[in-house]
Amino acid sequence: MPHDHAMDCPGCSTPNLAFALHDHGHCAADALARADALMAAKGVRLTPVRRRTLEILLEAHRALGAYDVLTRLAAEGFGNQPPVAYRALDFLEDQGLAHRIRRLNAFTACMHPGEAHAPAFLICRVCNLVAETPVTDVLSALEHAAQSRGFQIERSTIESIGLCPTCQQAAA
Amino acid sequence: MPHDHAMDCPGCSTPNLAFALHDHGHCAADALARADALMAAKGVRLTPVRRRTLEILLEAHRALGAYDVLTRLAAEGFGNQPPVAYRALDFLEDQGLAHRIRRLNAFTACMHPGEAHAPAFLICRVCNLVAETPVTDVLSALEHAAQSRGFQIERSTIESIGLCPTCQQAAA
DNA sequence: GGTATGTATGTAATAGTATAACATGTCAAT
DNA sequence: ATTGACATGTTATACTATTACATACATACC
Repeated sequence: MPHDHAMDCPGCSTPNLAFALHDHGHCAADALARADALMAAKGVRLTPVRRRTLEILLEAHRALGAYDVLTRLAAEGFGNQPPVAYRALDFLEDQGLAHRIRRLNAFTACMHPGEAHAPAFLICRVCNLVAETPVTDVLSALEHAAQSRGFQIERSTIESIGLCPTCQQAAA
Repeated sequence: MPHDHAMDCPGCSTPNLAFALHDHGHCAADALARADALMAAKGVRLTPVRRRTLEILLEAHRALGAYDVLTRLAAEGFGNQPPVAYRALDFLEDQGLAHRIRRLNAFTACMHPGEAHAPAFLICRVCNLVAETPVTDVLSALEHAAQSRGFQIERSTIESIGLCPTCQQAAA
């Protein structure tokens, strides 16, 4: 069943389709399978809580707060204290399987796991939907600016707030 | 008295000198005078709390949490409840006199007030010092990426974590 | 001067986000 | 089986931020 969501789906035949209607029922399953493979290759353990946390993010179609995730985990028999969610989310972020959206104090599944990528997030201030977009050139420009000051970048956060296409039309 | 700090000083003869030693005793005074002028020109009121808040940020030489600012304000007879600090800080941010560093949940005085600028922040993960660096080209690349997806950017947050020159040497 | 209006400040109460510290359990290698 | 490393569970608490409401101040107008 097609529906509106804010992220393109890894493995979908129509990538980069953020802010558009399309069917992605199989995306979550694909992404999980990919995550399994990636973690196995790294020799890192995608345990039940971690895997389920990723699945929750994939199913959400939007950024979720740590406590949202925690509620779902607790309902399924996992621990119900904050560290349970934060640890799983931190793990996923470290492994490049999820991203933290600082502006929203929220987390979202990574749409390009495994690829070396520098994610930027486009956040609609009206509907709160989040799109991950690749920005390699942005990163290289940033890298250049940092080097000229002798700063060594390890990781960057790029988040833009504004209006998604749908909400632009609604506003017009 | 020269000392180490993480921000270049508006009005200084040696701009862009983040992560370097230099004298900037007069910078805060200059910045305040500039803020007065800018706000007067806009017909906006830089009230005592707001002005003092800016001054506190300017004097700090580093990013301060809202509660750090609040403590200082309260010690000087201003209100001692969170909204006092948050309101002043939000005002300063709206007016382009200060920036919020989301990664640190902290605020810092803007080093280029009045100029149309797109700030990026370089945050040292060891000493926590923050440098504001201009990145116009980064912004245009980001703008381009957003446009291709029909997203209309209103404001962007760009923060990089890594090592400042001093801490790179210490690590080596 | 007095008064109306918008804006700014003060305060109380509470909501939301995140971490430290420690105990228990699980897995794999020896 | 024992060890050691890693993962999870739980308690408690720290930190960050907002809502709601009352009061005070400034400006413009009469």
